[in-house]
Amino acid sequence: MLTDEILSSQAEAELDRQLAIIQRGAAEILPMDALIAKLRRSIRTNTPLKVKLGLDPTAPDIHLGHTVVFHKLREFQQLGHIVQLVIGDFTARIGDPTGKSEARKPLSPEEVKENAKTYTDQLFKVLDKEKTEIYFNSHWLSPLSFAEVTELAAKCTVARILERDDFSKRYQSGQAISVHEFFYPLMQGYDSVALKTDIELGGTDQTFNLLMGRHLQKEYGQEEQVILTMPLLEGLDGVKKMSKSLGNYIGIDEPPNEMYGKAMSIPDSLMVKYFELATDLSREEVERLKSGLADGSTHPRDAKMKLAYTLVRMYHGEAAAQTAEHHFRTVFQKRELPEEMDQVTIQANELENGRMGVVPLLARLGLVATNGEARRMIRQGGVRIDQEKVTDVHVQVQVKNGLVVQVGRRKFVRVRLDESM
RNA sequence: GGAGGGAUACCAAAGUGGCCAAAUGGGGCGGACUGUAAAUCCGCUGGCAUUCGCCUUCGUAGGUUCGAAUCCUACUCCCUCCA
Repeated sequence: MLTDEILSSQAEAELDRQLAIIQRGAAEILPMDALIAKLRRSIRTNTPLKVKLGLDPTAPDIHLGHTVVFHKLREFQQLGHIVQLVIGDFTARIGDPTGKSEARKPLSPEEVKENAKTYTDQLFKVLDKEKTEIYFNSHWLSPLSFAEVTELAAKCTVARILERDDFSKRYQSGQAISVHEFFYPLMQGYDSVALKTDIELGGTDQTFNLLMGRHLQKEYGQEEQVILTMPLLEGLDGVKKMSKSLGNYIGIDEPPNEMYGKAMSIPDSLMVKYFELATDLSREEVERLKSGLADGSTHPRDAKMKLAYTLVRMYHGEAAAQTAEHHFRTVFQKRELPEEMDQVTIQANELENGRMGVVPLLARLGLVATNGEARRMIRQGGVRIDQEKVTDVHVQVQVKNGLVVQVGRRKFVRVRLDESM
């Protein structure tokens, strides 16, 4: 089907250029020669390749882990190719077999739309809108009849499905697998058939599903897609993959200070990976940082601050990045008070002779969840009022306007005293 | 349809009549240190009162007992094997 074509030397140079960019950072490309053939044809006929990515609309908040793949998509766009975003509104109804998550509640069409909107809004912070096509897979999946589904299912054996890591592990460890979960990869693969996809991207955990797309395309008499997987980005804990449910993520919609701080909390060992996979820095810049870290000429802290800065800049702009960096220096390095902090208003009549016990005060300001926690924080030396450490649980605090109450290193509140009552 | 195993705090996992608000690990939080919210170390981690104490919690609902996470009954959910 795909034959080697003879290209002009100019076109060959273009091929090499594209290949180099595409391969950079990728975990796996299967099969390589098919990619070369597709690219070659694309260049010769001046036809962009269709590069697909499937999205799950149940969790509309994008985090840095997702962006790894987006950056790669962006590169494809820069090379002139077209991105097919498939919103898995139908697959979402079935539920993702990747977790042992309980059956999902079906999303209403409105919710799906809503989520998809949020999703794409965030996405276009990275992707080029002009070169992106958006699809909903219910479009072709929901009209399928049982007969057609049966035909689809017949194209794949159980043994093949059970090869999938996830399934085989669960099967062996005696965890439940429902029959419908087998359909998940089939549906995702069918998306590629419906869209005649050339290349499908995903994280390495998606390898099986991506390969299914190849398999099905062949079964349906189409040219098979090439699959390209990207490494999974570990989360803040440095071990498990970044995910919302694990809470170890940096969301791209997070406020600048949060984002900066979270970036600073990743283990040093992960810095380079973050630079490579999650930032828009050039390869040369990353290399420079890398060697700087290796020979000790770059301080790990400074490198990490650069990382934090870059991330905030990418999603919030230069000004926000500067502010966040300043905030970080002030609060965490100098241990001074931040310029801006939350304000809580207290009515004068809540006080007795203008005073209030520390414990109820902390609770009232929302700095702790319970009185017990307040006492604990005080005992552990984590409470400061106007910079002064509080050591006695029984202290009555003279509450005045502008009083700054701090719990731990990161929680600050400024009191506003309302004396009108 | 039959046989068996299980459900414990945010998660994982001990506990099988009083010494259990419940071991341990992870997570989270606080502190020390530092180069950062890295690493390391120490501590805390149901609620109320902090003084003895009181209240709620071990799938759900009842029961036995002076006393139950632990025993009994019913129910719900999950898993395994056999047919």
